[in-house]
Formats: sequence, C-alpha cells, structure tokens
Amino acid sequence: MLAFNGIDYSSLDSNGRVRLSPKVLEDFLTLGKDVVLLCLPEGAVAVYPESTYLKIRSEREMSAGRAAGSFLGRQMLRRSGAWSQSQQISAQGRITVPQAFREFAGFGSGSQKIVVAGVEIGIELWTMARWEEEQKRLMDHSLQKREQEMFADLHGAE
Amino acid sequence: MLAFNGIDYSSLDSNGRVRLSPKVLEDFLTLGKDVVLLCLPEGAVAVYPESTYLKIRSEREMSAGRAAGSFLGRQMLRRSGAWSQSQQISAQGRITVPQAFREFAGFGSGSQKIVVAGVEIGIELWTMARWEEEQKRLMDHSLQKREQEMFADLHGAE
DNA sequence: CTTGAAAATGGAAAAAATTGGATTATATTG
DNA sequence: CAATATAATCCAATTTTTTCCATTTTCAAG
Repeated sequence: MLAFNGIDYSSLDSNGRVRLSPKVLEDFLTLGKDVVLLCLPEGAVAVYPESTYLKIRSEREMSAGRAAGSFLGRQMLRRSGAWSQSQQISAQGRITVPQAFREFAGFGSGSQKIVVAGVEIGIELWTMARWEEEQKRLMDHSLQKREQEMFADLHGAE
Repeated sequence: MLAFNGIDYSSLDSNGRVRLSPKVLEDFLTLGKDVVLLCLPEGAVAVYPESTYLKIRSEREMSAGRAAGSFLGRQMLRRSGAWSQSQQISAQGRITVPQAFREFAGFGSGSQKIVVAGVEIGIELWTMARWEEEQKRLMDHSLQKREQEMFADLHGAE
C-alpha cells in the first residue's frame, strides 16, 4: 500500500498543533516517532520521518568545515539549521508547528483550516490559499502540455 | 475476455462512494482488492489496480532524496503524492472517492450520476459534462487528423 | 528562592462524519 | 410475467474530528 498519499483538510489548533489523520499517522509510525519539520522555499512546511530527512540531507552533503568557509555555504547551513526542527509525534498523534514556522507558512494565529498533502516521502502543510495557487500553477502547466501533445500529433513534430 | 471495457452510468452516493458494476468488480478482483485512485490533469479520477499503478510509477522513478532537494522534484512528489490514494474495494464492491478528489473532478456534494469509463488498464470517473466535452475534443482531433491524412495523400507529404 | 501569570501540553467528552450492512426499489432475463 | 440480478436508499454502529478543560512547564517579577 502506498504511503503518504492523498490530501487532508485538517486544522491547526490555537496552539499551533496539527492532528494527523490515522492514515498519515500510521505511515509515520512505521518509521518511528521522530520527525523533522522543514520550511520549504515554496512557503510551506514539510514534515519528514527523521530517517528520510537524514537521507535527503546526506545526498547534498558538504563538509561542515568547507561550508562555513563561504557565503553560500553559510547560507546553506543557516537555512537547514534555522528552518528545520526535529520533533516527536505526541501520544495523541499531534505535532506542534513552532511559532516562527507558522509565520513562515502564512498560518495566522488562532485555530484554522490547513491542507495536509501527502508527498510520498512525507507530508507538507499549506495554507488553503497557497495550496490552491500552487495547484493552479501545476494545472496550467499540464493543460499547456496537452495542447502541445495534440499539436505534435497532428503536425508530426517530434 | 476484455477487461475494463465499456461505459457505465453509475452514481456517487452522498458520501462519495461509487458502487462498481459486477463486470468491473470482477476485472479488479482478479488483480487483487488494492486499487489506486489518481487525479488526472484532464479533470477526472482514474482507478487502477495497485500493481498496474506501481508499474506506471516505476517508469518515472527518481531517488526520493534527490527529488526532495529541488523545486521540480518536490513538485513531482507533490503531484504524485497528493493526487493519488490507495484504497481497498469494500466488501460491498464500493470505493470511496476522497473529498479533495471529488472537488477536483467536479463532483458536487450529494448523490449524483457519473460516468465510469473502462480504459483497458483500469477505469476513469467523470462528470457527465466533462466526459462529453472530452469526447468532443477527441472527435475534433480525429477529424483534423483525417483532413491531414487526405491532404498528405494528395500532396505526397510524408 | 518563591510566587504568579502565561503558555504549552496532555487528555477526555461531545459532535460530526464515515462505514458497513440491510432493505427496498428498479431493471433484466428467460 | 415471474424470477433473478442489479441498483439505490436508508439506518445503525463505528470511527474520526472537534472542542474544551485540567495539568504541567516556563518565564519573569518580587
């Protein structure tokens, strides 16, 4: 069975906690309670199992010493340092999104609806608005692609 | 005997469930109860046996770590993660289309008629309106293609 | 230190949604 | 037209979600 799939319309309580759906919860727990929250440049917060996160990071590894010696390197360290945080899923299946991350992702204060999207290797937390915008971008791209394919079929471009 | 052929006018109950026709049901069950629902850019929901879906997916595989490290990669994961969902066909031969997928496919809320179209490797769920629109598009394309072939036959293009 | 206020955390009860099954209606077949 | 098969509707049981409250922790001031 596939893991980390589908979309949940979930909600953030007034203390910045999300309750994970049973399905998502199960997907996480098979890989352990430890998760890593990570702010993505897209303006959303990703949540990966810790083991997955470590794998991701190791694929773009650079020695800490070398990294600290350049502007770009330090920038990288800063990003993956400041904008990631490890955490445990609570006994009630909740995770707490830290204040700074909530602001980053555009979550206001107070309880509210958010989108929990499965991304195969983990989940992403989005505001409704940003999620829809992202989907529209994707959709437009797909439609263009269709036109292009149909055109190619007629005019033998290849 | 051919599998996944023909068109059923079926219906979605008020909880988003479709009852599969006995013929379709049989086609699925020979490949197991597990199926994957997948939102297509055309604006419909495809349902494939899980094994079929996995085969499709494996043809565009990329290491998870690499994918998560780039905008394009994450976009890919987002599309195939968020817009797919694995599921089991229930004991009554029903599958549930998740909320987000129903919205995507233009199914309103409340019970209603939909089109269940066989597509040889699985089925697709469409609203009447979109199905008809798609048929028209297909037809137009075919007609254009005919013109083109006849033109080529006259003028020796190749 | 000690105390008090604010925030964070854990848990439980109430409300809502989903699920499985059964019953009733409709259509198909011989 | 009767018998059977298929489809639609409805309802009860369960699961999930939401809301709320009690406890613990943290931080600052006295």
